[in-house]
Amino acid sequence: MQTRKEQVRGKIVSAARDEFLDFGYANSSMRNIASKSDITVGNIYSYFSKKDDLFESILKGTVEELLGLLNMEFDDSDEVIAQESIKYMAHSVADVFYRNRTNFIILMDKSAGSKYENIKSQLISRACERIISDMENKGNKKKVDPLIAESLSVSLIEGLIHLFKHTGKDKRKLEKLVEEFLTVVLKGFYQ
Amino acid sequence: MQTRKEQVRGKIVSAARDEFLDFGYANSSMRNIASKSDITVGNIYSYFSKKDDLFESILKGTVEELLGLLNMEFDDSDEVIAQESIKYMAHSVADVFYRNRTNFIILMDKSAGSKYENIKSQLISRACERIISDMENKGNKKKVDPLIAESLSVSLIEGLIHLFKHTGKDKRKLEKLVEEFLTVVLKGFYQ
Amino acid sequence: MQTRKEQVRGKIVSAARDEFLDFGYANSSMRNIASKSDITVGNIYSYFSKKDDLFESILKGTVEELLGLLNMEFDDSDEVIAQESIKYMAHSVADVFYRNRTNFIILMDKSAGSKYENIKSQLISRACERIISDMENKGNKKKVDPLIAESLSVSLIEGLIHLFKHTGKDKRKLEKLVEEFLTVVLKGFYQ
Amino acid sequence: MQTRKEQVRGKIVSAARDEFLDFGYANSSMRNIASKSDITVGNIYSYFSKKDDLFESILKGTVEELLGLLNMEFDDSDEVIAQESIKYMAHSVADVFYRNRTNFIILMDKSAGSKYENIKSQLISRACERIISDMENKGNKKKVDPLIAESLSVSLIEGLIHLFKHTGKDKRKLEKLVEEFLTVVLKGFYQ
DNA sequence: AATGAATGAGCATTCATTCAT
DNA sequence: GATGAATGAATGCTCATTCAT
Repeated sequence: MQTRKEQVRGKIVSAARDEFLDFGYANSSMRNIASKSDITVGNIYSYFSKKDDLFESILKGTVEELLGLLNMEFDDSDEVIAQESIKYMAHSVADVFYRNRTNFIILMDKSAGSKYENIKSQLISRACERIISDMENKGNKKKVDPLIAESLSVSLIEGLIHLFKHTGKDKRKLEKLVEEFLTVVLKGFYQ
Repeated sequence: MQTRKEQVRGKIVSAARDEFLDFGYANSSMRNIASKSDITVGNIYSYFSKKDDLFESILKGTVEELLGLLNMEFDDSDEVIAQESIKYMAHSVADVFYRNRTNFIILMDKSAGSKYENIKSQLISRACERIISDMENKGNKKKVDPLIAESLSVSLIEGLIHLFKHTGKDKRKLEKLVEEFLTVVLKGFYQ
Repeated sequence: MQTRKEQVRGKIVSAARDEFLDFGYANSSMRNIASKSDITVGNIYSYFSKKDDLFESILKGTVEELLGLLNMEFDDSDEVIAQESIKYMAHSVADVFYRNRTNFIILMDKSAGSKYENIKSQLISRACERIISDMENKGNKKKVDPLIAESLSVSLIEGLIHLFKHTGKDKRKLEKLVEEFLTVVLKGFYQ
Repeated sequence: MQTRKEQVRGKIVSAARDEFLDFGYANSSMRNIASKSDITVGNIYSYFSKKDDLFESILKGTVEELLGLLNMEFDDSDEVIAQESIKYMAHSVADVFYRNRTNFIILMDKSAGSKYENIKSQLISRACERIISDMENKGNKKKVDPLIAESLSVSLIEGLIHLFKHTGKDKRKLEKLVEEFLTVVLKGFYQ
């Protein structure tokens, strides 16, 4: 059974999510969220102490999952088929995404001005580290230019995000597309 | 010879470019632009009718070049080595970028809230069309999923933008890096 | 035996006293008082009808004692050694203070914005009346300027308050210091 | 000739002074100041960057004069008739007051919450130092209890402030009253 | 053309008080 | 009696835009 409090909280969160998704954190307005949710401005503040806190409350779980991913240990054993680790990472991200659709999009594209505005760069940095170490393990003679590695990471992550944003709720399909996307992209990286 | 009017306009434009680059369109302030350029707020409005108009005036040229690129006819003759056309497009974009460094970055990453906030998507759409038609010309039996094609375009464009943003003014180096980046990325696409 | 009601009332009053002492009437917040006392905001309002009423309830006793002092008849008989009456008054104030430490300080220095914000002036006025009548009884030829008399009262009262505020709970010491302070101050007045 | 700007600034300052005097810094409202002065809120902010800045702008001069007084070197030569130095200090304060009537009152009694809220204590501390050193120079056998010295300083300063607050614009009269007040008060201190 | 004061709506946040539960 | 969510007005402050000079 849902208490009244949970209902109201839910209405606020849902209106806020819409607002953040539409305008981004910085340009979202508490007044707007209030009127979208039919909750008075003052009352929102009895659920969330600041705009910042509202944002954080909505995204905290998703952020934690993502940070978990970033800190995950990968197995660099010499037998590894290089691209596997990135593939694995991408699938993990896909999984986080699948369970946090809107939140994920807000985090990636609408968090400017908030405390989470650097999450995407962190994701990209992590992907970059993997790409560099994988390429070196692969026994590449010449070092990869770090800027190239970075750009490839951006490619990878931004491509995935786009894929996520435009896939429906069909998990099978999402997985198939991610696989397909990665096959194409990683072929270039590691061949 | 430069008229007074042109001088003033130039100072405004240059200050505004800095401001837009630093804070993005939405969070840039006319007051700031005024004080950076030593032109009074009121006077800025006798050169540009709105913040939006100032933004447009600065970026119009670059936008036109980019839209030109987008509308360019490519030669789809059957002999073409497929990826050449995208490679060519990327080089064209690199060229626009090289001659419009700051404007390009503003357009791609700092235009949220302005009338040009969709330029990047247009670029991506166009790249997507090319990818699809190239792949089909290549005689691929099975159709490419359009969403995959889109994501690949995003990859391509975002990766390139990152590369642009972090390269200095050395044109040779820029060209070399773009080549290298494209080689890696397109290998996967067309192999 | 203390009823539940009295217990709750007591907790509110005690928390409120702290809050008023720390921030003054105007800047004290009912929310703060509620959380300090572990009584809900709403419930405070079922004991006290308004912030003002809470303030009044806490300070009423002290105020009455003080007003009692103010209305006290002094014996102006011609034999009186003039300064004795003020000395007596000061000791009475000291006594009220000793039994109402915190309340007294709140009344004197933290009541701005409340209905009691004028208590200090009343105290001062009363001291002033005494000073004037004492001086006249003393057979001074020339009348004392009323403004001088007022300022001397302010001196007297403010000095005492400062003394009170910075003396601990040692009654002996308090009395000694009040005596000492009065000796110095009244010497000038009546010599 | 007074420019328009000066006029408006004057209107703001004058309304603000009234507001600060009536409600104190913390409880004064920019909206109130705006409507009292018939200047829109936004426009006030084109003259003064913050409430704090408005307050400071109004009081700066007076504060500087007072701080000057506080840092003044006094001549402690052995021939000095002890009380002269305090007398001198009081006259200096009276002079500052005479030229800064309302500002002085605001500083002393209405500055809670502002950056100047400690000015009165500084004045009192300074007076206290003088009293202690004067009394010691006087060859008093037993040390003065510092709390007594402090309370006497409070007496002195608060009494003076009251005198100032209630004297009109007649400088002669003010001087005469200050003299008279000091004679009475200091007689006790130094006799 | 140039100035920058003026406007008015908007922003996040706080608070005494009320009231349905 | 007790709860704490709900209200609505208030707070300091910002900003694109206008307009008298």
